[in-house]
Amino acid sequence: MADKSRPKTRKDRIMDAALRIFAEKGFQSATITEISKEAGVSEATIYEYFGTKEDLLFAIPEKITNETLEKSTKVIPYIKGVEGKIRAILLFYVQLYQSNPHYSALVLLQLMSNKRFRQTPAHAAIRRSSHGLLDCIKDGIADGTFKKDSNPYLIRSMLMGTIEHLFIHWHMQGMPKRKTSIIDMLDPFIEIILDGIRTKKEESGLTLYLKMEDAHTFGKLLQKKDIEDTRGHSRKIKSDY
Amino acid sequence: MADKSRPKTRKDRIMDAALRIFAEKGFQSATITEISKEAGVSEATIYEYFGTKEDLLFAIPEKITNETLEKSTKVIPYIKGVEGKIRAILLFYVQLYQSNPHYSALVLLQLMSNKRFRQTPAHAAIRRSSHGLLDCIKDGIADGTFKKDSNPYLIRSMLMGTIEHLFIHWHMQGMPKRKTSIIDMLDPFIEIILDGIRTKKEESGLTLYLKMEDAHTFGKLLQKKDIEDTRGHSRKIKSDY
Amino acid sequence: MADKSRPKTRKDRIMDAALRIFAEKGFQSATITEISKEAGVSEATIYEYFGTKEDLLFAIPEKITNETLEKSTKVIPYIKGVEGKIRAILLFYVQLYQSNPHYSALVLLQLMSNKRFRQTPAHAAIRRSSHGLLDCIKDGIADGTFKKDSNPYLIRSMLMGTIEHLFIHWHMQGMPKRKTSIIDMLDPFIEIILDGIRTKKEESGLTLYLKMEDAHTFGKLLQKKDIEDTRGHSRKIKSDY
Amino acid sequence: MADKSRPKTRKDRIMDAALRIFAEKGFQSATITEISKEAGVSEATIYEYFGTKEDLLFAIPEKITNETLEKSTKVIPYIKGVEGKIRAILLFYVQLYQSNPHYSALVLLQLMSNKRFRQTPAHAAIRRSSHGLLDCIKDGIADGTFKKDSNPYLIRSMLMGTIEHLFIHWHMQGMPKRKTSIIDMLDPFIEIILDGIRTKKEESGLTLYLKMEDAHTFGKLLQKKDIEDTRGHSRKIKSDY
DNA sequence: CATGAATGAGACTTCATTCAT
DNA sequence: GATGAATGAAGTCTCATTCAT
Repeated sequence: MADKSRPKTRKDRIMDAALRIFAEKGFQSATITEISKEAGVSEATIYEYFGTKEDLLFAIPEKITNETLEKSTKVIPYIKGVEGKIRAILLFYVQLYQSNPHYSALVLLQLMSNKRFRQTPAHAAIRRSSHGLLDCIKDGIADGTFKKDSNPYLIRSMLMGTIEHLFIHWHMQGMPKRKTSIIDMLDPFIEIILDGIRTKKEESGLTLYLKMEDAHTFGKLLQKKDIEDTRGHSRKIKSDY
Repeated sequence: MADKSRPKTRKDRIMDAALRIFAEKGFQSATITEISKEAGVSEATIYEYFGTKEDLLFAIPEKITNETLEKSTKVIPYIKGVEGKIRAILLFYVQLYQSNPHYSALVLLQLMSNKRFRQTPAHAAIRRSSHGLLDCIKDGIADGTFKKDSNPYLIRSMLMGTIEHLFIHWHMQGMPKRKTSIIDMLDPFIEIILDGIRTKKEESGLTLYLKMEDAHTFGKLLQKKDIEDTRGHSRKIKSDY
Repeated sequence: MADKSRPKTRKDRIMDAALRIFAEKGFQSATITEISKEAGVSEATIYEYFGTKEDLLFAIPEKITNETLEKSTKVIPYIKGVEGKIRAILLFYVQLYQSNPHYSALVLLQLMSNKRFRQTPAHAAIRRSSHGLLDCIKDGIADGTFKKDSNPYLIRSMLMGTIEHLFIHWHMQGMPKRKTSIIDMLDPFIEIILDGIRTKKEESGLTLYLKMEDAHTFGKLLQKKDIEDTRGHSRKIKSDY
Repeated sequence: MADKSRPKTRKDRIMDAALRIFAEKGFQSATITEISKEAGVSEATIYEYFGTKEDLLFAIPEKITNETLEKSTKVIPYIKGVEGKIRAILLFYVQLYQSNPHYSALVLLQLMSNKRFRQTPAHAAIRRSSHGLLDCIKDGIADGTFKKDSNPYLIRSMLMGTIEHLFIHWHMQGMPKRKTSIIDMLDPFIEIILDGIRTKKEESGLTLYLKMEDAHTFGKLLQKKDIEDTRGHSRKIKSDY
């Protein structure tokens, strides 16, 4: 609980400032001058730590992605069942995007369409994570959970595309506070897609959701916000999206 | 009537050049100088027609969107059935995005994350179109085609998000030619989603899909402005996406 | 006699200013800001005409060298005799260097030691001119005017090296006005060197000098300062060099 | 006495690195950072020893010039005859320039055109050395070895200018290995010039050249610093060399 | 002594935009 | 209407130099 964060290093201050400003104004419109003022350092100091404005840009997702993936790889193996894993991975994304809006704005609005970003270690990490999701889907097809004729790449695009779309629009509308946060939409939308590719007959119901004990493990591992239950609850939602 | 392909006007040449260059290099990296060279006019001429670089940017989707929507609004009313309408709308998007890659790159990679674009007539048109899709979904819920507890906003996000995701990735990978084009994924993915929200029991089945011959007709109709019906079909697709 | 030079073009004003400032402060210490002020144009205008600070640097000797060589190639062929030609070429250099001190400072003090300058058209012109001198020397060896065992490359280095040395020191001392200008040293020093490589016995005397009529032609062709006589006259010189 | 090759002092390491880098990239393009890395010290350490980048630049020739002149002043007095002395002095230059290309590049390409260098102790030493050469020439004129009407300043410029020219070009061409090194050109070129100013009649011939054994002695003396030989030296020389 | 860390000052360069012709 | 020419404004980046430790 104690604030173990000693006075932030200059480097961290720079990255924090840069994240905020890049996210708000875009990479090109952001200026090193502004970032340096926000970080309370001189412009030259920024170049001491990051050789280039673009290096600074790419350093931000690299740091965050690494931190996040580390957690993710520790947790996912403990989740039982293909669908649970899929839910867990998507939950990771949503939580990351939601808890760090500057980061999600940066990634979804700036970096997604940056070709050089794709040659970055940060993007490699993202690809790895995305590949993990794909593997879960393939496993589900292989073990008969999902229909044999499902296209796993398409499924993945549906899952990720929906999340990205939701966040992009949330950002573009100025991140309005809503009763129904995006995280609340996660289970309904996953359920729709999985329902569409499950080998029918079996009663979907609760067993398919991330189970109680899994969720518990999940929460502990994350050592963060409690995730008591990730079971689906598609309450009626009146979204002004 | 009049020859519709007379030597392009200066204004059109400018917009064509701008579309290509904005799409390829991004708005900020593109320069008026380069556009003027590509268009074969002087830089000053661009300012004759468009007050600002950003005005030029926004003029492009406005033109294309208007042209497209005009077609769309003529066609959709003739489609029978909620699902057919949904399919038709999405098919419009996919065809537009696929047939004009510069445009889809511009919209999906540049404009999507541009806040000022949202106050633009072009974006208003896009919103209208998007609203049409939402209305179809709501109609489907109201008339019992879809489950009562479906969240229409979420459904729309799934539909649009998937399409956008597929195109964004296609662009970011350099628009590779694939055996399975995105248009081939449309039916499978729509079916998965609709299947997940349909009030079951009723045999949805094949009749609801846009059939081969219908698709053909559809294509012709788009040209012709005469539209009869658009039922679907879902071919098996092995995508290497 | 009328001043045929209309108001100098911007480009010329820039080059004039740049020559003066580069010569005085050196390339690196000179700033575009200063040049632009001196030339009475904006900095951006300089980049309109010259893509780069270095491009501007190299454009200066290119222009001057071309102008000069043009004259030179028109005159030299009319000079009779190997020694006369040698004298004429060297006279060209000395006159150019003396009449345009900024240029000689630039070439001798800045460009001489600039490796990229050697890949420049201007330097190619200089090499051509230098090669012409070498050919004269070789001709002199071939026709028996000079000793068979003379090293023409060494001779050329002696001739050019002396001139360059004289001018470099003149510049480094702040270009003092002297009773004995460098041009006055030309004949004595040429005579010393030629005397050292001539096949002896023959009375050196006047015939070896650039002859009266040659000088006349020379002068007319140059259409410049009268060069009535370039005959050697090694007056006693008390130089404080 | 003391081991003269103990691990180099920091100061020496800095100067060595600086010499190499200044010579290769030029003063302005060289950076303190690069020099500090090459020397294996921190940038701040350089400022401990040298107040300024330019101070460091000027410290290098000062050191080398002092070392060299020390040797030179020990040797020259023992050379017999004006011409021998002249040869010896020039040989000093050529050997120094050739054996330490970084130094010659620095002096000939960087410092020669640096006005502040002229107010430096190092340059004073160079002037002194140059003055010694001038005195030899004047002595030769006074004692009838050279023609009365010779201009000693011009002669000196011819001698030094040729050497400098040869080295400058050698450097600018990337210091190619040649069968005929510059040192091999020394005698021929000196002979040409001296031949041009000698009071004729006397058979010049071989005796005037620095003889084989003299050259040998010369070389040894340079290494040994102990000079026994007291072979007759010529008439009074008014040389502060 | 030695240095890691920081920065002030300024350079080059780019580009959207204007305006007289 | 079309443009060649010019530029104001700003941005990224470099580097010699300083100073507390």
